[in-house]
Parts: sequence; C-alpha cells; structure tokens
Amino acid sequence: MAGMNSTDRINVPAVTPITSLGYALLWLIRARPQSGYGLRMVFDTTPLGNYSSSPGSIYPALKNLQRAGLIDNRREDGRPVFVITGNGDVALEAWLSVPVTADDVGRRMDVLMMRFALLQDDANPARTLAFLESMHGAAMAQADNLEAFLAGEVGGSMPLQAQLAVRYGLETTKTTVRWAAEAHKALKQGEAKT
Amino acid sequence: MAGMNSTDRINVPAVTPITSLGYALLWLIRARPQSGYGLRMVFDTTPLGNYSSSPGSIYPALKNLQRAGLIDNRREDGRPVFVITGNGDVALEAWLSVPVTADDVGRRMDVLMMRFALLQDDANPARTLAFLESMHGAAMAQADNLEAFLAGEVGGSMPLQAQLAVRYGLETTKTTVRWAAEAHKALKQGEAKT
DNA sequence: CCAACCATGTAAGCTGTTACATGATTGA
DNA sequence: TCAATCATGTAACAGCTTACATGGTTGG
Repeated sequence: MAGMNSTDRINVPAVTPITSLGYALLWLIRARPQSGYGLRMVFDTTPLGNYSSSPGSIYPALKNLQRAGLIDNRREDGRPVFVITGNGDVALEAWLSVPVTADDVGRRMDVLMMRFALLQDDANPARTLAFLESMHGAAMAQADNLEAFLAGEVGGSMPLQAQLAVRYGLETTKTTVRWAAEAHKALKQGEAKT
Repeated sequence: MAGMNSTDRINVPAVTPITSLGYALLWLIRARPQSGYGLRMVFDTTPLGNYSSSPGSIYPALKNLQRAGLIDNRREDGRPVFVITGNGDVALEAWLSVPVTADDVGRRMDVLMMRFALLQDDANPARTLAFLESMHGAAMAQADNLEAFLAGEVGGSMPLQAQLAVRYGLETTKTTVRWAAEAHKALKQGEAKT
C-alpha cells in the first residue's frame, strides 16, 4: 500500500454543479429527447447563448447531468436519446424560478437572457412575468449601487475616465431597466389577446 | 533514457500571450515602479477592471510579463520593484492603439472600458479621442449586424422571447454608441478649456 | 517580542474552448 | 464502396479565481 493516497481508489467522478450550459441542455432534452449529436446540431444552427457546438463542450456537460441523475441515456428505435428524469425536471424548474440579483444584472446578463429565452412557452406563463419583474427590481438596485459608488468617497475621487467607465455601466443598467419594463408590457399584451 | 519524452528537459516555461490583466499591470508599473505586493494593493482599493487582488492572479501574470521581457525585477532602496522595459513600453503603446472591432463591442466591453480608463493622462491626448471614435464606429457596425440578424431568415423565425433577448443586445449596443459620442464630446470640451 | 504588514508563491478549480481522434451507419 | 452523416470521446489550453502556505521586516 506504499504510496497510496485517498484518491487512488476513487473512480466515480464527482458530480459538479450544473452550469448554465447544463440547464440549456436539460431544457432542450425536456422539449425533445435526443442524442448528444442532435443537441450539438441545435447549438450549431441557433445562437443559443453563444455556446460552442463542439463535442468538447457538450459531452462532458451531458456526462455531468447523467451523473447528477437529471437525465437518462436510453435507446429508441435503435437510436440513442437522452431523456429528462423526474429530478431533472425539478432541478430545471428550480433554476428557472431563482430570483434575479443585482450581481446577476451587473455580471451575468448573458445567462439571464438565456433563461428568459428558455422561459418561452413555459407551462406557467406567470413565471416569465415574475422573472421580468425580478430583473427589473434587481436592475434598479444595481443602478442605485453604481450611483452611490459614483457619489461616494472612492468613486468621486477617481480620474475622469474611470468615472466615465463606471457611468457606462450605469447607462447599460438603465437600459436593462427599460428593456425589462418593455418586455413585460409586450408579453402582457400578447397574453391579453388570448 | 527509458520513459523519457520530449517534455522532460524543458524547464523554461513558454511565454504566453499578454492578457488584459497583463496590460493593466504593465500600465501601473509604467506609471510607478513597484512590487507585486504594491500592485495587489492597487487592485484591492480600486475597481480596476474587476480583477481580483489575490496573489494567484497577479504573480503568475507578472512572471509572464517578465518572461516576455516587458518588465524587469530590480531592487531599489532594498525594496523589490518591477520596472517597465523598452519592449514593454512598445507593447503597451501598441495595445492601447489597437482599433476597436464590432466583436469587441459585442463581447468584451469590460476590456474596452479598462483600456479607456488606462488612456487617462495619455502622452498623446488625440489617442483617447481616436479610441472613442473607433469604438463609436464599431458599435454602429455591431448594431447593424444585430438588426440585420433580426430582419433575416434565422432571426425572424426565432421564438418571440429569443428575439427579445437579441433585441436587448441591440439596445445595449445603441447605449454604447450614445456613450461613446458623449464621452467624446466631454473630453473635447475639457481639452478646449486648456 | 510579537502583531501587523510586506512579499511571493503553489494547487486546485471553474467553465468553458479548440483541435484531434475514432468508429458505426447509410444512402447513392 | 465510399462519402456523408451520426455519434462520442479525450487532451490541452484559456484566463482567470479561491484557498492555502511561507517566510522577511518593522514599529510599538
């Protein structure tokens, strides 16, 4: 047993946390069970979150989802397909429902926009509106943060161009506030028509 | 020599390309020669690009700059300081002068804003204006790209919420266009006053 | 003398990417 | 039969981050 340490006998790879790419895959699989190859083709032909369609991205993420018990690998009509499990559905629902934070708005707008796109045709239409409301509130909070920073000790004494750079972040955040309000209105109108 | 392969005798780490963090360090060192610790403190007390002040970020980047011959490690009054070399100055000047592309605007605004902040008090004031003009043009090009995409085959047939997500990118880009124009005006006015 | 600061480093992880390799199936 | 498509995988890298470790110096 010389030279053996605790990791030597562990051959079961750990389940790492599900990433945004993982949730995108989960959503696609729930919408239509398909193979890894099929999923890659989806990423190839649509601008889904800007993720790469290369195997090095997709397959490791699928392995991880499977290890986490969120998807299953079956064979239908001789073709391999991934299907979502009960746990997978629960996890996806939970992720889609997480409230938006000011930090999200400041640093992960790309992920938020992907979540918004995945909420398309959601079983519970109110959830999309709740998402936009949450985002609207978080963006306003983030705008307050940035304004407070600029008015404060540190922000106010920065060189002009550093201040202008922060001001750009503020303008972008305000754009987010406006967009969330407009998207909310657009969806509510579409809803009323039904 | 059994078991030996070509990598066994290579102990000189390769010089990897200089990253945006590297250029930020280079700029700070040029402004004032100082130790790695001193640089960390700068990242600690200012929001420089949102980089971490942790040693795991700074020291490897400094090593790389040194390997590339862009900085030197000296000792002044018994204290260690990094100083910029002639090559370092050339590399920094070149990086600060690179034209802005539409892709930069779409995906690396954080880096562009850091560059803008580093142009503060530049030896050549016209360069800052040129940067903003370049950014303005690139942002307009990017806005055209997004509008063309939405009007086109693929974009037009996407689900509503995916379209709204792209539209968010468009609004953000338009904000960039406006900001660049306003910053340009602000800096020209400040220049005229002198 | 010892807490606080100065100074530098490594290991592991995160969340992907590009590039390469491999084989099965299938329709023309 | 052979090119195209279907299907899955690994290795290496990118550009950081967090967490941990390690010592020297210095002022009170």
